[in-house]
Amino acid sequence: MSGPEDPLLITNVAVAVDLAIFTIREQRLQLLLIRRSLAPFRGRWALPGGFVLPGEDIDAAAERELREETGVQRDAAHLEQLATYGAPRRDPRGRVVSVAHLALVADAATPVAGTDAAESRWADVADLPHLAFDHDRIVADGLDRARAKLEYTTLATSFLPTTFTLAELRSVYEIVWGAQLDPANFRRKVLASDGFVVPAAGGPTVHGRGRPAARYEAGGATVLHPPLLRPT
Amino acid sequence: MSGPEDPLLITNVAVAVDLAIFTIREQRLQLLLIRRSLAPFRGRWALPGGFVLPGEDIDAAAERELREETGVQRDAAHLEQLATYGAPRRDPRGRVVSVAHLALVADAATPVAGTDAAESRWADVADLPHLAFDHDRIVADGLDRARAKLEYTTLATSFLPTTFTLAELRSVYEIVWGAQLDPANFRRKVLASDGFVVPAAGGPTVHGRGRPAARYEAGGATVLHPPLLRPT
DNA sequence: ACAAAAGTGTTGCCCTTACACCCATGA
DNA sequence: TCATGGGTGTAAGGGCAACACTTTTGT
Repeated sequence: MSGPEDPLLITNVAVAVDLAIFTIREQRLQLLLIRRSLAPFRGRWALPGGFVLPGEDIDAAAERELREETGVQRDAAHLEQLATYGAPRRDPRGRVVSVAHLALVADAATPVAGTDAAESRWADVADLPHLAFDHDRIVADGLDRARAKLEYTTLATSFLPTTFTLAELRSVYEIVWGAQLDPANFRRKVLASDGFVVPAAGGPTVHGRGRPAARYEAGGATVLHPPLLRPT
Repeated sequence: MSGPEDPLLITNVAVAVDLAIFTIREQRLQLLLIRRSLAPFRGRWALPGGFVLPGEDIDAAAERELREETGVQRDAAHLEQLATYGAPRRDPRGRVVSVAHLALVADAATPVAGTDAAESRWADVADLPHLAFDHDRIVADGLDRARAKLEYTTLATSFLPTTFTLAELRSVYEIVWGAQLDPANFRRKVLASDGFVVPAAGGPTVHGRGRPAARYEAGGATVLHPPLLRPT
């Protein structure tokens, strides 16, 4: 940036990170919420988050919060910056700029302990309460981003454990998009997408009823050319 | 955000906006640079930007900076948040978090006055100097975003005046992507994309040598389903 | 008349879609 | 052996790339 002299006297701002952490549980897309135990919006549901510590990188703060709230390591989940929200009166305490992040985690990440939050829970995105601050907007933006990125990235695998079947992968798309996909065509598309999935080393099968499915794990790729497929 | 008590005592941070402003001039993709007249990185080229004023919304600050540097109004250009950069030591003066924005403007926006910047110029993106702070990274991210968005949005029109020919529109893609496109197929794709362009009301033609081209203006759409076309 | 750019037609190929069909397992 | 889901085959249709062709202007 360029700018006038002595910036540090001009603004007194707190920088926070907020996390929209999505997972798929019980065949539904869910979002991690915490119930605020402190002053503004006390008792209301909100996104997990916290202030960036002095000397701490923003990305590191997001990673730390993710770990604190879900116990998940960075490499076991997807974490990316979403957008920054800085309307002057978005926080009644004063000027707080929030760098919102989008996280996708596997179901296993479930547990949550209450540190600064009184309580926390996974909530269906289809049935969310009205959240504190501008968190409704952040969630909406995060959802848009997640849905859009499924189209042209391998992000869907972030919702699954390290090995998975193609049916499980397909179910991620179906749940996030709310649309049915043809199993045969889905399989072909995914297998034809270079680097999307590779056969899992270990056991080739596992299972319930019907023919056992082969297990796969994420390939190296993150972006798909051309895009995989579209919802409808 | 949630978090500990009395956040405003915890961090003392300045929030800035930096702008990666792209245009197409002289058949090349160019970026607006300013030469720093003040302390850190004095004399070095950098992105235009400045601090967010107390009580000012971040988006408003970006809009103000864009106007100050190019004279362009918001509705005559594209302006969107890019990402936020907040590494602890990215600014030697202290903790400065920068919310970078991406702007695309038409050639007409050229002029620039030197207010807090000693000097400013349009530089070819293919031949940029090493910039101050982490601005090299911001420019790279902005370029990636711009190139990617041409594929599935109507953003290309932001580089052009209110009315334009399909050849001019095609040339935007060719310059930004560095690839040639078939004029016949390009025309069909664009005209088939609902809401991308509409015939311009006024004069149907204008021009140099060869058959005069019809003029169009931007339709209402911003996102294209399916994506327009890909580079190669 | 010729060059040059705008704009239209056409053809062959590939990818997708839809759905029929076979395979492997649990009960 | 039947039900259930995994996995393969295939034929029809649509979209797209490539390129030939026609139109309209300036010189």
